[in-house]
Amino acid sequence: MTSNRSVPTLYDVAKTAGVSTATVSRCLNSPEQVVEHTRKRVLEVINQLGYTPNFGARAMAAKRTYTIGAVIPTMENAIFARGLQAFQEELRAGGYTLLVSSSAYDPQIEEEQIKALIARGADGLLLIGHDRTKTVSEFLRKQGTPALAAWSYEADAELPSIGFDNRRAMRSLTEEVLALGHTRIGVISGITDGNDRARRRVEGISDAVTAAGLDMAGVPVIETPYDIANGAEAFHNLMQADTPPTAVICGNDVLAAGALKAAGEMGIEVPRDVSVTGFDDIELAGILTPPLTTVHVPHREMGRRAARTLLAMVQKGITGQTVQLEAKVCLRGSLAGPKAD
Amino acid sequence: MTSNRSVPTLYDVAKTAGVSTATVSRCLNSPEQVVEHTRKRVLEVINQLGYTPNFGARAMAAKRTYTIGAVIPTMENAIFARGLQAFQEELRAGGYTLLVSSSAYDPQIEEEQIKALIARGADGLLLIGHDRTKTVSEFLRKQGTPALAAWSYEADAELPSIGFDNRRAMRSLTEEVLALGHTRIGVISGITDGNDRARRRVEGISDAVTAAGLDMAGVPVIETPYDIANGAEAFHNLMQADTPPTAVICGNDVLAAGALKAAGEMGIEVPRDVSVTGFDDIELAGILTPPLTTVHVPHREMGRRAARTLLAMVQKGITGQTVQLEAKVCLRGSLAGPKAD
DNA sequence: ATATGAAATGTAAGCCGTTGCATTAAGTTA
DNA sequence: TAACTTAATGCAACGGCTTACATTTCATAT
Repeated sequence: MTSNRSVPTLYDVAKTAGVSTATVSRCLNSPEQVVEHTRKRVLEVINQLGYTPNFGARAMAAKRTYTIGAVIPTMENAIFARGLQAFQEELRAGGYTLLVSSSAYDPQIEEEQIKALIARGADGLLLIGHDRTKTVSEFLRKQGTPALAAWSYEADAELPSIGFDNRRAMRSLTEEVLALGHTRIGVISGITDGNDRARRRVEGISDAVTAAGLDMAGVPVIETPYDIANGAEAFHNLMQADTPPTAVICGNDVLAAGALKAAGEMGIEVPRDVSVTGFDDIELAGILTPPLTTVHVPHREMGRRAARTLLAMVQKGITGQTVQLEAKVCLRGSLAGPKAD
Repeated sequence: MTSNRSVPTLYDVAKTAGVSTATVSRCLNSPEQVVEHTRKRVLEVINQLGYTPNFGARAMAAKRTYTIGAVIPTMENAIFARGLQAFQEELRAGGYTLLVSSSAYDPQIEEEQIKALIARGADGLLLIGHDRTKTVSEFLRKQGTPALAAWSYEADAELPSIGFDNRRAMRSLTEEVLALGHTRIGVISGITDGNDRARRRVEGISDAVTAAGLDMAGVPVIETPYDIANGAEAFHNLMQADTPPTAVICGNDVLAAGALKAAGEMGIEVPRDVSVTGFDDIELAGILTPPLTTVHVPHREMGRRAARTLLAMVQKGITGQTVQLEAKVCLRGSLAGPKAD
């Protein structure tokens, strides 16, 4: 059954090395069980033949793949990039491979991707946030694949999570804005449907606004997909109002970058004419002009801890502990008091 | 962890529906071969049981996975994000799933990731650029997995590629710079070792400089990993020289962003005191202050075409055609003539 | 009805590893 | 050296799916 033209199999290696397939398998998976002299010979043959284990077969036989999957809403902007990088580094240190796919913020696609990853044998899954359909949760439970939610802390959600309290963080930021005397606020939010982070952030704004004795009904909120161009457009619209806001709070840094861009184009000076804030503190935030006031998210720490937690879940079968990290307001040049008129 | 109720298999579905496993399999893979009435019943059972095909088994039996893998140098900055997004969209339209992993610009890790992806049954591979070891090329050939290189056009490279001529594009940009009268140029490049894009770009600069009758030996070139902070540091170093450059050409937009940032901190005004250019035209480039002169890369088109080409290679077994796309100089505010002194 | 070809379905042989258990070789002790 | 322990290796079942080939069913023509 040796084929000379196709990819070599365990069997080929075994035959060439004059041992059984079991021994070859052991050389690869638990080398300490094989005596040095045999092992050496087998490894030589493996090299010589350029053998690589067939993953499908291995996954099927061993029921584990040393693969962790992550489904993130987007790769387009850097929101998840840094955290994911740290996540991957940590996984790699633990001997695991990370496979990423993106859902374009579409729950339908997210579901597909989750299934694709599980079908491909992912031992564990990293997901973003908590908003997903019953079907998906059901599916995950049924498959018994450990999953962890990140970028969002939620005490009693379906999945254990590691993240920060988006609502509280945004509330703090908004309080800073209000403390400076702003009373006319505008909000540019990401699409909240199916995105608990975006929703919580708006709630946080609402909390602070209401607590300050203002009426949230008077605060214009524009929802738009996370994208610089959309942020710009929304900002433009907000500033067309008869009494435009003196502070524009954006759901994340990307939208805020768009707002700053639009401001530049409209000849509106930030923060003199209007203040702008973001959320996430991606690298971009620090190099914008003016530098963006935002909420700093501990991306790398979150990624690292997510990896550790998920690995523990996968390897020891323990239930993941939900962990809350601190996200701190980060004041920079884009926020100032309202213009005295 | 282990769940008491185990995942249903083809066999379970077959039994419940009262047909053979072959029929169930056909319902999934070639439904037209199954009579409507049977198909309907089977699909119902599938739903009811929540059956999902086991991927490993399927891959093993069918020798294809409808999965395309991509190994990119980094997810941290947006260089590959947009192109990859388009790539994924196109694949999805063709019924394929994209799995991405990142090598952190480390050839060692890249090799690992390529192997991981192939082992996991990827039907085809998207790689970035052409620099890789014999081992890897050998491995790819042996496995017979179609692979395509992107972000770099190279006529007679090992792999077919779809991309642009980094050298020529950078030469054009440099010519623009020189045409404005700059004679003191500084270069901030990415690490060229193992990165043909970075290397070609430096060559392009060299071409233009030499053609203009200047001596490349007099042009300081700093190599540093792609990262804003590194760009800033390099810029800082360049400007410390006795006769600092009047134009700093950066190997990509991320480095250029760092340069602009450093300039701001050093009180150097761009472009009055010094011009700065980038490469890639990532979204960031347009919102920096001043907007960055750069080379526009047709990210989305590249991604889309890469997908089409790779799919053709995978499905029809044809050899991929190398395609060159146009990357055009994109003049913006960060470039001007040298200060008259 | 009956023959006939096409359509639908079933049977079972792989695909390539892992691993529990059996067997053999090596090492130790009295 | 025999008896016994332990280490090293082999045997073969198993995992879930696809698909070539065999068989049955059905519709149509005679």
